[in-house]
Amino acid sequence: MAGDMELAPIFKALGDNTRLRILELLSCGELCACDILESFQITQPTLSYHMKILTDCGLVDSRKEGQWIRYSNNTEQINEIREYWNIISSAQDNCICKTIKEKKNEK
Amino acid sequence: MAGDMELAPIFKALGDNTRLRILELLSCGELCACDILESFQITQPTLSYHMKILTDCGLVDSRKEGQWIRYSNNTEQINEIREYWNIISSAQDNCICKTIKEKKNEK
DNA sequence: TTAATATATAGATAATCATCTATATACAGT
DNA sequence: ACTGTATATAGATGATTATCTATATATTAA
Repeated sequence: MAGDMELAPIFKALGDNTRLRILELLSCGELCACDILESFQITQPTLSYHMKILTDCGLVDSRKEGQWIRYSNNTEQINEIREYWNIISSAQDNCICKTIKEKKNEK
Repeated sequence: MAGDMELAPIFKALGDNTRLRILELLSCGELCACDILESFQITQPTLSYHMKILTDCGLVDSRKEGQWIRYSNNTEQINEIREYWNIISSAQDNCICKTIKEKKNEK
């Protein structure tokens, strides 16, 4: 279910050009950190820092294979964001803001 | 055209829970700042700061009407993001990472 | 077991961020 | 012209961020 997904940390992770480009690179498929690093002018620890942010928020998966870490986009998470964005861009009777207004009245 | 849209600042703007909730509130339609303010526990200047971030990146439009500023979501911008996300979540032959790789080869 | 490679962690730092209080500006009604 | 309401701006501040260098850990190959 998408309901318990924390969206702000996900968007925050994408609010940086380097990380946004990493997401784009990974949209073609799995890559190891060393491959990703080649696309940027940053040091290896800086990339490691960015990868941690991307994996911590659930956007990117990682698996260890020998000495490499293979990174890939978490398609399930990405699809949930797509659904969220569909809702935001077509708000009608089921408008997301109604949930918020109800929450407010509960107080 | 969507090509010249700066995505990172947009996602950065949404990487904050307050601003994300403002986007959701506005997905139902236009609101003035004073209405939005009621939904939060922040001061008026803080809301003004957040609204500036949302309008500066193009996500939210504003228009003055008397003493009020009416805010609304920029549906064009939001649709462009939705299209971007559709590309990210269904990367195939037209994978966005190929553009990046071509750019890299140009250097 | 030593060397090379891939990645992570620690610690430092300058820049940016989210928030506040105080004040300014703009408009509306009396 | 004065008062109240809506919003913005200025300045301060503690927290967070993106980056670096130096170092540690893990794996592979010789």
